[in-house]
Amino acid sequence: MSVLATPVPAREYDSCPVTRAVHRLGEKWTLLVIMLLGKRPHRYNELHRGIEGISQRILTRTVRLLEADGLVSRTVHPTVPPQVEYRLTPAGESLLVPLNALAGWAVEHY
Amino acid sequence: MSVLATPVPAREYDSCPVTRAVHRLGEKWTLLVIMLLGKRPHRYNELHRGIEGISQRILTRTVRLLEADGLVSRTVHPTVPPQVEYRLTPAGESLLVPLNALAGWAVEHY
DNA sequence: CAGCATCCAGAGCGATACTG
DNA sequence: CAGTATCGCTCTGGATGCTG
Repeated sequence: MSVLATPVPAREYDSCPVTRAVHRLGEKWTLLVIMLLGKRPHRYNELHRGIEGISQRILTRTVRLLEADGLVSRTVHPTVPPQVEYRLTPAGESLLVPLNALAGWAVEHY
Repeated sequence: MSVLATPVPAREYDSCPVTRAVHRLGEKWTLLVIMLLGKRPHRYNELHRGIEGISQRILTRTVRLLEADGLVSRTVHPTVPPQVEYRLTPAGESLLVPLNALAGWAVEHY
C-alpha cells in the first residue's frame, strides 16, 4: 500500500494488511467488541448482554475472527457451568492507540 | 463511545461518529479511493483505470458517499467532453494522519 | 468522458430452536 | 453458560447496456 502501483491489482489490495484491518474493523460489531474488551476482559454472556441487538451467532463469529487475527484471546475455564473469558492480546491492546487517534478524528469530522 | 453505557444501545452505537467512520472505511473500495486521492486529485476515469476490478456503478457510489461525508470534493468542469475532478477536502486530508497511524499498526500486526 | 438504469448473485447478518 | 444448527432475508456489490 505504500507504493500504490497503478493500476492497483485487486489481489494486492485484498491481501494488503491495511485493507484487511479496516475491513475487519468495518464489520458490524467488531469495533464495539474491541472497545468493550479494551475496558476489561469479558465473559461471553457479559459481551452478549453488553451489546444490545447482537445475536449469539454473530457475537461468536465476531470474537472468533478477532481471535484468529490474534487480537483477542479466548480462555476456557473447565468449570461447571463452563466459563469463557475473552480479553485483548498485546496486539489487540496496541490497536487501541491508533484506534483512539482515529476516534478523535472521527469525532471532529464525522 | 467514550463512556460506553452498558448495555450499549444499538442506536447509540450506530449513530456514533467512530462507528460511522470505520463502517465507511470498511466498505470494499473506500480505503483505496482515499489513498489514491491522497496522492493527488484524480478524474473519474483515472480512478476507474487505477482500481482493477471496480465497476463504474460502485466507483460512483463510493466517491459520492465520500463527498456526502465531506471527505472528497467533486468539481465538474463544463467542457466538452465533460471533466470531473475528485480531490480530498481538508477534512479528507486530515484523515490521512490517523489512517497512516493505523496503517503502520496493521503492517506490524496483520 | 462520466456517468445512469436495470437486473442480479452472493455475502453478511439475523431469528429461532436446540445442546454439552 | 456458552455456545451450535438451520433457515431466511436484506443489502452490498457487480454485470451489462445505454446516454447527455
